[in-house]
Amino acid sequence: MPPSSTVENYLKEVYLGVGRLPAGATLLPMGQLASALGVAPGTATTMVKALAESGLVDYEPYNGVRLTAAGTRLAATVLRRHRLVELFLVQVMGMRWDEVHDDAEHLEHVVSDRLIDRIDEMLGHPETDPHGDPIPGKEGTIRERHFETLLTCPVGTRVVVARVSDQDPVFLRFVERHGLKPGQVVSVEARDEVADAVQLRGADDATFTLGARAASKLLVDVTPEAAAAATPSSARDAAPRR
Amino acid sequence: MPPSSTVENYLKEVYLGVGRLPAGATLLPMGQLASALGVAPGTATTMVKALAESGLVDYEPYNGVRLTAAGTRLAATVLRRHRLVELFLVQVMGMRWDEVHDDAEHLEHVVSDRLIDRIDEMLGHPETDPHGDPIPGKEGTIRERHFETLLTCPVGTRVVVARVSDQDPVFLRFVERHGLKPGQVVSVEARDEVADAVQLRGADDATFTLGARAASKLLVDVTPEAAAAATPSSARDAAPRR
DNA sequence: ACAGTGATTTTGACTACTCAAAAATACAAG
DNA sequence: CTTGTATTTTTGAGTAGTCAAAATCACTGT
Repeated sequence: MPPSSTVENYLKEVYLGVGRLPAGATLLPMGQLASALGVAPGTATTMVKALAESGLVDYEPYNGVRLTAAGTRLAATVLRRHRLVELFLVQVMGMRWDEVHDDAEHLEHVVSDRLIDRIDEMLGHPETDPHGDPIPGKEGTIRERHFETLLTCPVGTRVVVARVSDQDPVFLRFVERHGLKPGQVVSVEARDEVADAVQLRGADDATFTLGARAASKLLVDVTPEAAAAATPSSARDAAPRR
Repeated sequence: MPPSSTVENYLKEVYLGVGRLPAGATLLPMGQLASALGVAPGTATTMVKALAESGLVDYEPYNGVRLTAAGTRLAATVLRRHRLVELFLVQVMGMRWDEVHDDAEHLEHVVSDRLIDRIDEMLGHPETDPHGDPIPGKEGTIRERHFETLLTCPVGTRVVVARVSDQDPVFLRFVERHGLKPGQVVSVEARDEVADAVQLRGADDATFTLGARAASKLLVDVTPEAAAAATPSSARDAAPRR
């Protein structure tokens, strides 16, 4: 009895949701889970109780959910399939990075271990997908690095985009137009708390402004090594780092 | 409301089942449908009534099912996805032809039109899959050629294997070992009605015997053009014809 | 013409997942 | 404390698909 697509989606969304929680918190509120999954709140409650019964999540009524070790392992394999598929669709099938999410969303539940291993091998055991999200290892190990965002990183430094945490095609195309794909370099010129905006200078030396919401979706690497390693001059079509 | 995987499977199986019917018959008995799908007979009845309600099949109680025009179109797109995926897994992913069926069985329900078109293009709009089964066109057109089998073709002629109608990996590997993949040439030396067997000579000049059941699964092209076009001498790893 | 056999349909029930709406709970603010 | 609000849980119900077993039908052979 392999886990159903539904179960896989719940676990994946709990994992992702917990990751988005404010520092310190570890329990994902049911409401957030329900809306991430696009189901009614009551539905999530029912399902989560069942998942808790199977030992995949810890559930504290009125407080929220969190994955158990077993649940984390399963969520990781789903994420691994999803992200390998996304990268495969971009690198091998030549699809654009903004159009692969929906396909991956479906394929993640049906690709066999054999096929996913072939894909992994064909891509050279990549570490991140086209959005910079880390690809979990074969045995369910996830190495999440901590990144600043364009909203929190020091002003005046050159940083390397590491990860774009939004799958909306419109946003992704915007990011691409401004040279903000993972691996690309950008300078933070100024930040205006009141205006809720960040002033940036791209690799092409043009400056532009991002609102706080958008800026917070761009995770960046502020270490000097990253800046040094990054495509130095005209970095227009940066690929995710290996 | 796109058709569910279940509906797609029923339609696909009705199409394939009707194709296996003895000459003249056009209605697939419920029992055959049920066992092809691995469900209880009553389940098939219930489902088929619903499909009839949606105008996808014609259902004659106690006689059987047949696809309507709409049902045929849908079955064709499922078959198209299945067969393109199978060929893709062999040609691009380097999987063996005997191990792609199960993956294709799942993938056929989730690959998007965009992705399947990319696959089709990448493969150069192929006409047949690795087993020689025809790949329906984008608009649901299926051009089924009629073939003899090793059980019905004239004795003493060189024929070209066109299609292998069994997905069992064990059988497929057997077929491969004896040089009977689609595109490969074989000579029918003799046929013994009583012993229920066929004597064959492969491209490597070795002779071997096939039982009637196995022989009837190998569809062959008996036209002289086919024999002429086929890989002339050492045809060991024949690919399906384009 | 009719009993027997095998295929088919019907029936009743079950699982997995879902929703809407009512009830319960937590919590912040007075 | 107590009240108001937002969140969560409970309840009752519905859909899609499934099964086992009983009832029904079709057809063969006598």
